[in-house]
Amino acid sequence: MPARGAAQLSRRMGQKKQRLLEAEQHPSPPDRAQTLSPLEPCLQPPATLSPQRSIYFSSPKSHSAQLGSEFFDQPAVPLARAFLGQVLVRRLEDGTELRGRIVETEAYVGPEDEAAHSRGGRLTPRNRGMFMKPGTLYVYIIYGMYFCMNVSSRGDGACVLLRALEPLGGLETMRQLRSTLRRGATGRALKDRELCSGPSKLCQALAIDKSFDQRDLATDKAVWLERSPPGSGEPPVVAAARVGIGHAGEWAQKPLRFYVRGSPWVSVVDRAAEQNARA
DNA sequence: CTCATGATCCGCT
DNA sequence: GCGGATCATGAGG
Repeated sequence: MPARGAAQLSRRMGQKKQRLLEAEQHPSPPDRAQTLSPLEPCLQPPATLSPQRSIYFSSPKSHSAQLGSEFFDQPAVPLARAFLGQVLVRRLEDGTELRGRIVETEAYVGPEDEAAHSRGGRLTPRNRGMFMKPGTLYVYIIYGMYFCMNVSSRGDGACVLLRALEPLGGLETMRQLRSTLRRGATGRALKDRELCSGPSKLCQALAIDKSFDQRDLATDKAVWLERSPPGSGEPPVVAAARVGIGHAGEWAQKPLRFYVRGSPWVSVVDRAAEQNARA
């Protein structure tokens, strides 16, 4: 196939971007100030406070709504459902806050789950987060180039995969992060629906990488969960088969993926499942 | 819209 | 060595 050479060539770029992501620690990516708030680099937040000086105001206002460990301390299936509607927040080092409402999750219920990385009780350095306390993140690399973000639930080796968000804030920064990090970076602008509609897309959009593995979602300062605004009620939920696990026999069929019915932000819609569950 | 394909490399056997 | 909890693209309807 003649077209091959050109394709390969343009792929080389992908690696560097990947490494760039691994580095993360840096405030802002290659992008200019653009959408990021025009803060002077030398301008500190309201003067003075040394790191741990004040216990009273030690947590920023934005953290007041941060959901604590109680929320995460429930089995994978109820937790996967409870996540729907809640808001995931990511605070970048330059202060930019990115937020998105969770609209799609998957439950991995533990050692008996043939599709889980913890199947058969496997405990390795990689999946250790699955066995840590509820609320612990398990971030891993998939297909050599993407990340997936899970949250440990109650139960050994059980967790919830975050699959899609409805972007609520920081869309332009998300767009930049996605454009910079994705492969095949043809300049074309991404639609809003392409920002967070998939487990690895949302990791790119929120700048979540391996450095977040084993962090605690209940206490972390750079990523946390907020209760959905009151009045938004409980969204109608569809239970469907999980995505991308063709193997794993009967476990592949079980309805362990949950998403908000009718949401345009979901990564994969399952018409059959929706038909089935009609009430 | 639905396929089909290839990229790419770490973690495990 | 092998394969994967994915994504972007291109062809065809």
